[in-house]
Amino acid sequence: MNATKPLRADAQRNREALLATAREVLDAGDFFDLRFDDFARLAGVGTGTLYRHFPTREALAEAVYHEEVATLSARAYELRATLPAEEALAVFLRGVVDHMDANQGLARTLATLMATRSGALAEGGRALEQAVGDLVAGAVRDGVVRDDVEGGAIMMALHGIGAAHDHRPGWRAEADGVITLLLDGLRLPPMSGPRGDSDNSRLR
Amino acid sequence: MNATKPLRADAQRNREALLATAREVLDAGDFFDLRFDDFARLAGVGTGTLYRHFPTREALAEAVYHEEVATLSARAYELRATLPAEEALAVFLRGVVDHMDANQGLARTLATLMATRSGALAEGGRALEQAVGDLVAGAVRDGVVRDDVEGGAIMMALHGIGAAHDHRPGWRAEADGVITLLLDGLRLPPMSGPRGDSDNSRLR
DNA sequence: CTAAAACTGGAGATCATCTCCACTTCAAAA
DNA sequence: TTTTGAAGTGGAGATGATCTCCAGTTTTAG
Repeated sequence: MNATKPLRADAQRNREALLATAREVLDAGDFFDLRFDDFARLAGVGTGTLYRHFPTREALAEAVYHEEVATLSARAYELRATLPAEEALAVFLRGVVDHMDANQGLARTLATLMATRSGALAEGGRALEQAVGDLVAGAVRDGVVRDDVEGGAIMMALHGIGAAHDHRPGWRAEADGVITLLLDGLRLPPMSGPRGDSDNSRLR
Repeated sequence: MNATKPLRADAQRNREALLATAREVLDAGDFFDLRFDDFARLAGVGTGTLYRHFPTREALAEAVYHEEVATLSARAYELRATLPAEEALAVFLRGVVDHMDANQGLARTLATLMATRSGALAEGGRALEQAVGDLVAGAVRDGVVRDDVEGGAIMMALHGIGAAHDHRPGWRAEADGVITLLLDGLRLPPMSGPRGDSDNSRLR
């Protein structure tokens, strides 16, 4: 997958140290308050090394986030194989919320990556989005879910949930509420007729 | 409402100039790339003045955002008085998306304020949330909308939409998708039985 | 008109970010 | 094992943005 670089032994060791420290600091919630240079010292490497491995703070966050996302994506495919499509989607989404709740880092990282104007979350985000997309596609194929929404819509909502994480007292309940709305909105009741979309003419 | 300060004549004038410039730069999309000091010069005031009025970049963004939000909230109450509750909510939410689409500034500001760890969006955010809450409450009272979701859930989703604004090519379609899911998820079909909530036991 | 209070503005202190390069370590070839 | 050069290291210091401080100016009350 990342056979792009052989990477020397000491380099690998340093990279690992950096990642380990990053994860630690991220979970402690100090990630965005810590000077980037001090961060290098904390991991026991020089600033130059830090910057070579991770050019920006966001790159570092993304690297950690990548692992999280891999775990999450793996779970998605596992669920997809085990449960009926609609239930798999439901369990997965609620699982993401659980994960954010248990592990502050992920939520906060998601939020920051989202707010960053560079497309920093490219790789990791792509993977998660693909997992969600596949789950939705499966449910659509089973005919239990509408086919006129994009997986991206769900991603947006997830990002919103992550971004709100440490700003709202009732976060958990509200997050669950969003998921409930999404799932119920997604469910396809056997009603036909016009979808009532794109009638914004009245506005503006 | 803000009778907290009489505020001297020249101070008022400077504050206004700052706000006007901020709005301009914000709409141009350069807000977060511009040096804060240069920003003061651009508005024709000294840095000291800038910092006295708005201690941080976020405070300035929040002040502008405040006006936006006031407009939006006003529309909410107008709709509330004109249309049946459920339709008012629908039109309002789609209107917010329209507004974000037309006016880049709002979306980006929302995103950043959200990511900021200080509760910077306190005032403005509160107002918007209240407007949404009232619309939902009205619809619930009319019996056309479920009563087990908090308005906060919708706020979270809106923030997600705003945060994603200039990162996604298909933003508009996806944003509309989120709104559609929310509205359909909100609609109360006359079905009873267990709500199927909080069965996360299978996870972890 | 006078004086106290409120406000201004920009020079410069402060501090995080990031570059640069002389030195060290690694691992492949002999 | 020794040699060799490619890969990697680390930290001193340049850079540049942020924010403070206060002497001077403007406003308003008396």
